[in-house]
Amino acid sequence: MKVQNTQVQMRKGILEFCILHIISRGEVYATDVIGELTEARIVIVEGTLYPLLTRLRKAGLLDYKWVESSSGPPRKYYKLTASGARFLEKLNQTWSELVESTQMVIQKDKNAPMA
Amino acid sequence: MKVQNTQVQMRKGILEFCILHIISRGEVYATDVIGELTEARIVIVEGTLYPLLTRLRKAGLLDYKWVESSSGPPRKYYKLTASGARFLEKLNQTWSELVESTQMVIQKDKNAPMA
DNA sequence: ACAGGTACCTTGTAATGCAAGGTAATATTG
DNA sequence: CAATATTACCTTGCATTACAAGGTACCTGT
Repeated sequence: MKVQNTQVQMRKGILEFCILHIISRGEVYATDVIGELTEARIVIVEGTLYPLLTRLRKAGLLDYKWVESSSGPPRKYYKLTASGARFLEKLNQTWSELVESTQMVIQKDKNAPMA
Repeated sequence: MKVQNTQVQMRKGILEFCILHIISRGEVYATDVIGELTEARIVIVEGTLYPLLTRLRKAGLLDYKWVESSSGPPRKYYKLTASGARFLEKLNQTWSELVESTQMVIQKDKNAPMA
């Protein structure tokens, strides 16, 4: 059993949350997204990102437009739809609760009188 | 697309981490584990827990012994093996890094001069 | 025209939480 | 004692998503 396996499982769901956040801050294209994630030390590959973006678009959470690039092929710029923004709010809460719950479990022995 | 789906995905990997933590604090049987998770507002079902415990045991991270119960059928008490404890240390780090990375992404607009 | 760089895309696989159904041991009740 | 209730453990199939690997397409520079 490999730690990497568990890490991959931990990332599931979290990537969607992070990506929606990045896009909520302004229109970006895929390579921007990968760059921002990498900056935060979340390294993902295109084979993960593109199907994810496609899922979100098909679910109506994202919209996109083509923009010509001055240094290569055209780029697809994504933005959140209104329902995408609402969805992200809910994920904010979901994430906060999960982190809080996990902290409760892993910190329990360090706060003995908590019962 | 449902928030619940994303929540389920977010839980993947994290449950394994939490369960190893609970067991690291002393021998417990399955219903204890469910109780502690529920207390932390992580509600899981047996169909999740038993295959997970089986996987961890098969991977050599857990051992168990049967203990007669005074109020029902016998119980299977689990404990961490030495490699289980080492594995959990690594997961501690993995989780911390993931939380930190996620915070970096979702807090970026709130710390504008961070670039 | 060709090569290189950049951007987007797809498919199959591995892994795990959930849902649903089940077996088995022990205690309690009639 | 037999039947029922409670408790504990187990299994299987499904849905979902990150990864790995391979691919197409557009633009720029030589």
